[in-house]
Amino acid sequence: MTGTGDDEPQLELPGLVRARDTARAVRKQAAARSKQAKPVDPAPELPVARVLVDVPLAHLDKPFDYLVPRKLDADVVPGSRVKVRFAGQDVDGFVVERIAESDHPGRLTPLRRAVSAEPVLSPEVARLSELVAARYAGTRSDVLRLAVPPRHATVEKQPTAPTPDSPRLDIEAAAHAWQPYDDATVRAFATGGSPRVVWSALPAADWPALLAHAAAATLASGRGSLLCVPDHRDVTRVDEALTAVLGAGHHVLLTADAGPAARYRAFLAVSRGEARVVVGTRAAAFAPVHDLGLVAIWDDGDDLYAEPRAPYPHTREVLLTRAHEQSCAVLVGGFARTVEAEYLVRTGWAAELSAPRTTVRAAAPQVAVTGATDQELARDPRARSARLPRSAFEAIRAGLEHGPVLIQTPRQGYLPSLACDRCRTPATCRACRGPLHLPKPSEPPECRWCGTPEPQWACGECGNRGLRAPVVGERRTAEEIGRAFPAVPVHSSSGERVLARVDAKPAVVVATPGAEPVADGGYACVVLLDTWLMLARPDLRTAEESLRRWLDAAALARPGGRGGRVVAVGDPADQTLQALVRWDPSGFAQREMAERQSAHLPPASRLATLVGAEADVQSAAAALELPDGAELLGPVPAGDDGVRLVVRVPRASGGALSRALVEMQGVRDAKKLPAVRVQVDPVALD
DNA sequence: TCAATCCGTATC
DNA sequence: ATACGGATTGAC
Repeated sequence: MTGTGDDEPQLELPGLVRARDTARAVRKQAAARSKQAKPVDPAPELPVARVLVDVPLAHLDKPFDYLVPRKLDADVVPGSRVKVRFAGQDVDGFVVERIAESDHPGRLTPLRRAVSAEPVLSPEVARLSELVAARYAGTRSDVLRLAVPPRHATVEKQPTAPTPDSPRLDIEAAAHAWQPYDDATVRAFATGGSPRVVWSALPAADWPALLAHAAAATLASGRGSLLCVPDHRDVTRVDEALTAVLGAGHHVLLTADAGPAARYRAFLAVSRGEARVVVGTRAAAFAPVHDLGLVAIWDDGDDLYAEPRAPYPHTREVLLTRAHEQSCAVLVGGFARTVEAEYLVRTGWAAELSAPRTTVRAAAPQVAVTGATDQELARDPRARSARLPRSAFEAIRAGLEHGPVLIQTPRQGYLPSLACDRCRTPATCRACRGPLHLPKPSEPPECRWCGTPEPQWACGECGNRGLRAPVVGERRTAEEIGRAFPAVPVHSSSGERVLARVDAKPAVVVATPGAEPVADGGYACVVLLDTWLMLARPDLRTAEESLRRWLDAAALARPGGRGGRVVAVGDPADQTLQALVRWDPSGFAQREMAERQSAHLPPASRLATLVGAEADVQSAAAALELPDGAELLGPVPAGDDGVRLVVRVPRASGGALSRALVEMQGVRDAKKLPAVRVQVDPVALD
């Protein structure tokens, strides 16, 4: 009974007791009671559980020991979810280990609850989370949120799926599919080898089928595979290819947009070892595939691989970390080549897997660059309204006689807001090279980044003083092309409405980069519009990214021998467009790599950004124990977030930089200082 | 001299 | 978030 302890509140005048005081008193009593609680009966064997608690504070990112009550003994297995009392709160945690004795000097608190006995955090993924957190200067709890999907109790209780018939494992079919490159690699997968390759896919290659064959070969050696692709459409394509190669039911899809139940069901199938082949988007990089033999990533330059949640890990880096740790095979593939992939080749960490030059030439479409000169536009007013030079217009018309034509047009958001109305050079700020825009129609243009007004703007290229907003947008382009070719259907694919594929009938398909549908039998013609605008994007990797988008679109064309043509509207002298014409992603990546090296940019150097209020960023930077050779750039205004400071170190000091950042974050978290957002190797700097 | 309060630190 | 320990303050 509580009668004797309750008399105090009744003696107080009700109005004099503040609610907060009462609540505090109640909590104190509860705390006192829990302290006196009789000691729990511990599990007879290994009575201590090491638990990673779900607290996003850097200085608490280590396992804490709890006593396992005898009642929970069976459920508290390594990798299982538990609830624990931590610093006066109930928090979630993962058991990483059961041990006999703790080295904690104080008394251990008992586990509060075992959520379930399902070991959702495998030792490999626990280790991976630790390495990824260290690499990105984040916490394990943040990484674990990305790695382990939320539990769905109903799904967890459902019986496991019946194992289907044995998968088809046709190594000769796999070797044949990979023959144009070098079938030794795929044969090595099949015999338990772990080659690491950077694979340049041939133009028009059926890459989903090649990934499926690679997974089949790996499965033949008794090992599982993890295939990461940029988006859901690609998951669907690889899904179909895997079904065709292995038969149904031998692989699962892991995508974030599948819904909680489906996502957890697929995760459990992997975690329980029922599914050995996984295809998915960036969330799948952490999938606990049993006996992992191969990690693969397709088109690793796609910005969808940059995780938007802390600590912002990149899918490629997660997979490479995993491959390094688990000694499995690696396939980094694409039509384009990122400088990061090139770096793997240059350092000898991975081998290059490409087809001979003659095979590339035979598979590639015929590529031409055509500039929309003023004379040309003056001769042909229709071309002006459609931003199409005569030759591009003719290529479309010719292509439409043989099949579908793809027109790639940059997305609105990727474009500078204003450009010279004579030579189309984007208008940039003299102070910081940011893009100019018109804040209000009546006011002079100003910089979108630093706000400097430019009332006296003159084009840096041609001296012209007229500005215009570029006519862009895929919807608008579709209308224009539709008027020019009234006899053929015009499809549009972008943003919310993305088409997966189109048939072989003549049609115009207008798409934004990354949203291009696959055409049955390939496009007769692919037109790349506004290449100068894409190249004008203010970004670290503008040229690399532009070439990637053009190669990805151009790879959907038929080979030149079957009439496939690509027309890029732009400056024929441009280096990036020339790499497209030569279909030379690796040569381009080599030059990019050299430039990054001399400019001290990733991957030759490692960068980190600190974003927050100016005073906080300054104090955080001052607290950093930076390795030798570190440089601080900035701070510069970073929009509503405050300021951004860039820290740059030689690549060899990357580990030291991450450790310094972790240490600094730990001290700041412990002192409850305002948060400073830390990003290691951000994909973009704005 | 002791209790009430503040502040920094650990959180198992 | 909360709880604890040690330092600091203030009333007797």
